[in-house]
Amino acid sequence: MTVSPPLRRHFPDGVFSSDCPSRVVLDHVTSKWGTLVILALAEGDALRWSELRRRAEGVSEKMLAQTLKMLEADGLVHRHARPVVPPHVEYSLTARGAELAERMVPLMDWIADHAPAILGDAQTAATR
Amino acid sequence: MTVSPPLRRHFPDGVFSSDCPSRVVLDHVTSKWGTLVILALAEGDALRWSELRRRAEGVSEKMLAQTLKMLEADGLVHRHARPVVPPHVEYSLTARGAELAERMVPLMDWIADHAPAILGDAQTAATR
DNA sequence: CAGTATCCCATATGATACTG
DNA sequence: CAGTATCATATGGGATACTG
Repeated sequence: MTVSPPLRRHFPDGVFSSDCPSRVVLDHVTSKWGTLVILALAEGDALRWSELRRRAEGVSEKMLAQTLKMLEADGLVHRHARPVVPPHVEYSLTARGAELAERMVPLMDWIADHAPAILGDAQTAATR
Repeated sequence: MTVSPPLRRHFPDGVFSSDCPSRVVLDHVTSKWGTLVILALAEGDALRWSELRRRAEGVSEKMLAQTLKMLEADGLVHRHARPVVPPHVEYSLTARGAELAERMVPLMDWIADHAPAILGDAQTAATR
């Protein structure tokens, strides 16, 4: 069996391997709009297409569709279409998606907290 | 002060705004190689350029340089160059970078654990 | 060793128009 | 409303060669 260093195991190294499945999922999850969609749905409420479009400000229809399909194929997002006219479609996180979101929210919170300082630094550094 | 709904506050909404600083930082941090570099350094040891290249398997010199500069400008990664010949340069996380990494490791762990199942689903779904 | 400089391309992303 | 279809573009990203 492969033994890992005690205090800094973290990753079985596969993560860093270019053909590791994690890479694919990582790319999906950290894709520009994937992150935003998951985070938007992490609030708990199901959201409609048009709500998601507004929520993830700047997303194009094409990218939203693409992102949603990807996340749905990954089993992270559930699409619920009610057969009415006009169409009413709701998106929500699956159980698996919710698990993932649990890990993404702290990250996003931290980023939101520190982003101003981080970008401020750059300006400061550039100016002096 | 702004009052948020009790159980699902999460984001001051700014995160979803297209001109929010968080967007920029989010893009840096979740960039294809940014994530991998931060995770590699999260193990604790300072790494040299060549070690990082091997660690983030598949990264080109161009992208490694670009990613490193970006993370350095963000104050997440520290570059320590020892004035010897041949050059010896080490990269490590700053305190701020370590804080961020703390939030990224659980996410990556989860992804590493579930990636096979996630991608397996897609196959299963496609085949049946 | 640790990069920088170039050239080049795939594709991620965007804008617009159209439809069940 | 909730998409799909198309066309156009920017740029993320890669390969290669070169340098202090």
